[in-house]
Amino acid sequence: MKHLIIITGPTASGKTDLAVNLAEHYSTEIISADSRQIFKEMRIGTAVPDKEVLLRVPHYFIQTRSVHDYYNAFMYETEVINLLEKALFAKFDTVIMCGGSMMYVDAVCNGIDLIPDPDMEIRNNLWQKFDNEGIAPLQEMLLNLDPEYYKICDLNNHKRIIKALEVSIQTGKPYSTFRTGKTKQRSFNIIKIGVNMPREVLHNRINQRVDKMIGEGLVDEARSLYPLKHLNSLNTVGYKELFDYFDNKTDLSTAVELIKRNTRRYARKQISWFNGDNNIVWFQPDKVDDIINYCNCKILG
RNA sequence: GGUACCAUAGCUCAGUCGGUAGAGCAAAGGACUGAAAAUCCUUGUGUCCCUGGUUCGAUUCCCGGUGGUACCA
Repeated sequence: MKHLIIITGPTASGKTDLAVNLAEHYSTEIISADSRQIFKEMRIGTAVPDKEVLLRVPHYFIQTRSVHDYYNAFMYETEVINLLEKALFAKFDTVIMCGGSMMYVDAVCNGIDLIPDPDMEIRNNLWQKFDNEGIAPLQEMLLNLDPEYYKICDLNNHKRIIKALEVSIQTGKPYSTFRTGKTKQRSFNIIKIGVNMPREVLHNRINQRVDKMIGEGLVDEARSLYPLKHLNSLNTVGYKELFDYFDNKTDLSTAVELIKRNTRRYARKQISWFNGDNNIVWFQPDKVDDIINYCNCKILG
């Protein structure tokens, strides 16, 4: 039996260090589950592990894509499963996954339904309609094209509606017919470790990390990406606030405060997601021995 | 030292012609199946600075105190 140990938790909770410790303990490698560290142009603002760390333990899915590339959770799921089954589990009995992108972790653990890749023309048309006419016409379209999904959809959430319309229009079949709700069975055992700490401590760590990023040159990194600010990959905490600064909408110190605030909010949303996952067993990040003991118990059955 | 103004939610403030109060921000909770660090939803009880007075009733009016701000000395 092969094992995937997943280290997850809110941003700035110390996942990276823990994952490296575990990887060295099990003499294995790390798969990153981070939807933004995957972009090579966004090193500082996404807190990519230091070069020295990356040399110590091989990492996958870090800085492998460009911000120009389209990427999504299904592609991640496919690539990770492929990597595990074709390569990593051939060499290792245990592999570490580390990251806080909830949907990416979920895609690997449970799988997501097969739907076609988006048709960008259809998507752009829907967005244009939303920008010009608001959400009401989209809601009406959804009611016509997929009344089943209309019943359960968050009708205030334009992104969800547009996604459903996009698929329905492109395939000629209601989006809801693609939603099986089924969980995929994996060929490996999953051990999910959550890392967390008291909220106040986490907030201090977040604030300190943002200051550190600024010290490392986040402003310059963001400035070099400013011409690309329309890209989805750059709709990211740490960058969008600085883009507002470059646009003279705020001053620098306000932008930095907003990065801290938005990072705190991001952490809260992550925690909210994790709270719904009963498979996560929680630890303080420095309790490495406890975590290894727990993993060994699970691995040995 | 004198005069004026202010003191209400974590912060900035509104308001109550006297019947114990509400916005913005912060914060908290939640949802989540291909752009997810995205996107969306929900949540406001607080000695209304303190003591006394008037009153059936004071956060609101009055006296005094304390703290702050401005101006005058």
